[in-house]
Amino acid sequence: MKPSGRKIEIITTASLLFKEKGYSAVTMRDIAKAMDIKAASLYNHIKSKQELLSHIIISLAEEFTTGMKAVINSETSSIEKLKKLVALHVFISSNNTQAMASLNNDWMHLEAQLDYYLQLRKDYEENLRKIIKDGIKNNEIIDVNPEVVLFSMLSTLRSLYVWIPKKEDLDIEQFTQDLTAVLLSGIVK
Amino acid sequence: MKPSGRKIEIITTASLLFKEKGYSAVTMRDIAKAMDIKAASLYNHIKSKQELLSHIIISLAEEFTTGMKAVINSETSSIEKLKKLVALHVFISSNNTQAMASLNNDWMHLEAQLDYYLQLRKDYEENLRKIIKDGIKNNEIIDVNPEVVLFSMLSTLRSLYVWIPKKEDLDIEQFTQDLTAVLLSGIVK
DNA sequence: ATATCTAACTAACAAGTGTTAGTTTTGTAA
DNA sequence: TTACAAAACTAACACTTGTTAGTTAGATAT
Repeated sequence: MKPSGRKIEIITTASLLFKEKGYSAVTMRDIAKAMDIKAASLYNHIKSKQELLSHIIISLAEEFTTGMKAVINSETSSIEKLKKLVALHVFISSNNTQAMASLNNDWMHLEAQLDYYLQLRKDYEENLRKIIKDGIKNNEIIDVNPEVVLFSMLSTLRSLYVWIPKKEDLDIEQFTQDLTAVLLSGIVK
Repeated sequence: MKPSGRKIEIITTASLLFKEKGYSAVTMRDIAKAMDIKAASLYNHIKSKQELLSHIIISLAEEFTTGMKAVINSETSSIEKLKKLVALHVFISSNNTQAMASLNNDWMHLEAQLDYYLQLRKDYEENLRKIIKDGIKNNEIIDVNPEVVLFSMLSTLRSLYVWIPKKEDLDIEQFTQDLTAVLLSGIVK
């Protein structure tokens, strides 16, 4: 069920504020003030503050899950899969820079949906881990601790939302290419 | 001025809770309860909640600044400097996993010290940027957008605090080696 | 014009917030 | 044992929090 109209505006405003100060530090009055209305008016459109966080995080997490499924089902090499994942992260992150902040920093404040989120996250990591391990077996990837590769890649991909908006007029295409090169081929000449 | 005795215990407890829920979601009563005392008792030792955050973040940021200065003043190649920085981050992060969380996620809640923190952070990034640019000029590093290299390295190094404690009986020495290899030489065979 | 719907409003609530003041307990040294 | 400092306590404060109840203004449809 897609929320529509005013509700979307509230969610958008909330994401923006959540990114700047974090979920807990943002009050309903903050959100209302940013929209030039009173806090109580928000409740004509939403159920609770918690619902805002849930919607922001879960819909984004599901987008990643969908993307991962597509990558896994694509019949290509491990390296090619990793390249697709880099592109996936750049794409989603550049289109959801605010929501990505909540996904990364405020997930622990989920209540009813916390377990579901953790499951999605665990599955995502497990899938990426398998791609990396397969790559090592296939001799596509150097024989280093797969956990280190997993950690390094995910850390960078998860931070994209911070950097992308800082670079004005960023050429997404070029950026994806450069990032892929750095992540996969390293930087040493 | 190093705080001593009970104050250190409070700071330690606070870091732990700040890591789990973030600064704003942790109350003075939470901290007190974790120490089996009442919230008011905390004020025999500290000035304010804000002081806790300041101390945690600033002392850590200054540690990074000191480390960076040492690296810059060491007369070695750019690649060697990057290797030293990886080791620096692993070292500091593994010894301050809780405080690192505040440094990364709660710095925006600094008040009086916010500008000072931002300056330290900016200087640190600027120094790392220069090392990378020099490496490209020297032909030690491939000719790719230095911003991408900077972003990728820093993202990984800043996330160390999350991963290090998740791996029990982690061989720090080996981990540093593996991470350096992945970050600098890439993963493609 | 009347009714309906949407979305704003005012007012208030119970609970929780950081912090202060003043007091009592506890451990140590004289 | 007495004196003193450290560190706990109780009680309370002023303010902020998310949220509810009930009401009103403005647009649209009959």
